[in-house]
Amino acid sequence: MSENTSDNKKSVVKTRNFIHEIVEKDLLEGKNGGRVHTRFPPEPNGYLHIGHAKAICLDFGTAQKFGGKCNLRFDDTNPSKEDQEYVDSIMEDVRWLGFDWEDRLYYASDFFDKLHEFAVKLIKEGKAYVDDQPADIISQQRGTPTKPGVESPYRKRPVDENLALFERMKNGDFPNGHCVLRAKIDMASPNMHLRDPLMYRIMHAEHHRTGNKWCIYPMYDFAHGQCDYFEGITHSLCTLEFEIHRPLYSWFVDNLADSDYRPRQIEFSRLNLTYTMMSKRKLLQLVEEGLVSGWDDPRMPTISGMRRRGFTPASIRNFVEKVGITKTEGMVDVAMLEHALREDLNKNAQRVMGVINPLKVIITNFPEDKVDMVDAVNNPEDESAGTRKVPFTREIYIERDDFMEDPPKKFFRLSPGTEVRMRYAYFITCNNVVKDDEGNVIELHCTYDPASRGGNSPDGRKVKSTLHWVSATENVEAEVRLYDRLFMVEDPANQKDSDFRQLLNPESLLVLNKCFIEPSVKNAKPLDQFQFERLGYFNVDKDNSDEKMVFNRTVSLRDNWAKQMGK
RNA sequence: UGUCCCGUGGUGUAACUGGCAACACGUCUGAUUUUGGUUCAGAAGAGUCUAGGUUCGAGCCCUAGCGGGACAACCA
Repeated sequence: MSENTSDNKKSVVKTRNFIHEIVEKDLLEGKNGGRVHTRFPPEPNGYLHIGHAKAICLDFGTAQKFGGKCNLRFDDTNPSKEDQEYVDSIMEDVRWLGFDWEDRLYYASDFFDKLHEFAVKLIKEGKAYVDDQPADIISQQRGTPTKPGVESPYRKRPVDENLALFERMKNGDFPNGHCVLRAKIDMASPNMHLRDPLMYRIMHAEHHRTGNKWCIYPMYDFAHGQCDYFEGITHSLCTLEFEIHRPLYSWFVDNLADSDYRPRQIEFSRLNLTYTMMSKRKLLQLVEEGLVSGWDDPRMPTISGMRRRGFTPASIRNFVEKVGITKTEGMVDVAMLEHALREDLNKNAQRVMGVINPLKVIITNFPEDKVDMVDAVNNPEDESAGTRKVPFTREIYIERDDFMEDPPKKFFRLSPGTEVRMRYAYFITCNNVVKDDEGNVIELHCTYDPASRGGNSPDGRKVKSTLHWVSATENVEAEVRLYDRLFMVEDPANQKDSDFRQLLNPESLLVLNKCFIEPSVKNAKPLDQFQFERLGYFNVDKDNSDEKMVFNRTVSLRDNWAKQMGK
């Protein structure tokens, strides 16, 4: 397991982190019979986001790295918040990211019977009791982090009475909140989670899997570690906020275990991304208040949103790999994510020409009805992608940004009197600028050099730039959606004094119509990806139809010119 | 006034368990280029939160501070 050498490039997980070191050590010491078994345990109460992707890659990746297994387990102990819709989306997202739980799909609810049995065992051992006090009293008695709690008057309730009461709780004899089952640990512990934590609460609610079988449901702490144990998990990886739960996790498991085997909880820091909000609650709010179009709005940091936006599974996996796993809480620059995205797309995206902000150009010396099919390379990074034909005609569109009537010195593109190359087609020279009554440029009259077909002049003449273009008569008209960061501030989650809704970027979505794309994209299907040359990476949105093509800009190309202009 | 965790260039990580801090992103040069993309070459930028200590030698070990975070849901 120590062959993490450079020739091990096939391995999905190339890097090593502190968790891998722990696993290696456990293996070396012969723990758990040399098994490595992890799990990804989402609660089905929302859609997965990029932060979950980090956990998924770690959980599945660690198992893969050590030849172990990883389960998918839905942590469905709170029927009031959970839903089948979320279960379905989570499974789709995990698969899409490239991971497979094979036949190991579990639900915490699969273990409700065993959990109940275990609770009864604890009661019999005098380690759990039924508390009749209302929530606010129990909360009050718990003390504060700096002040010890006081014991419940019901703490010394006899075993038989506890057993009978718990049975009645289970049978539905009591209304919600009437009483709870608590573990008897230590009300004076400096760790609040050990101050007689709740194990079960009464909740008359229909569960998405167990229906109405239960009206008591286990709390997270009374379910998670035990489920790990039942499934044979060896390394239970979770985020930092559960660190303080670990002693409780161990307490329950130690009371349950009948062998040397123990699942072990290890915590790592969650992912924070600049200009991004990762809280499930807030994401739900964005969806419910219609601030975005849905969980899969391309501006959302959800896996489904990113998928729709055009992210690839590999780009997300690579990003997670680059970010690493530690216990330090930081904030990763989205630029890192975008880099991983561009890196993958550059290698794989089909190139195509599209003009999203058109300016008409008439090639005055080009034959009226001629459709000149020129050869274009599909992907300069991948020769096997081949070439295609693109129609060049007398009237074409170029990008408005590619023309300036009165350009600054470093502007290489088209301006009156200059010659530029139309990619894969001809050199053209701008002779005349046509304006409307208000002085807006509406059309350019140019001439082309017939000898420059393909993009080179036989006399070896050079031009300073190459422009993309689309025939004004042979094209596909499309709607193009441009996206920008959803939030205007780097750390929207930490703007304590302002409502996060006020931090939303009003220009996060810009819809452009009358965009023209070369005809080759006509039969593209939702999710198909392209690079619109010189503009960025785009994919076909699910709103696409035969009547109207719809593209999303996944991410722009890096643009040094725009950067210079910005200064 | 508690317990636990964290503290390395702007950002994210690394440093073979003590040997004069490396990689990626970002930034800035320059070269190449039928994408102002890609690629390539190079540069700037930290002396590792602070102060002591151990040691021939400390980012790594010890002590004390400082700073940040988590914990008081019948949420997970």
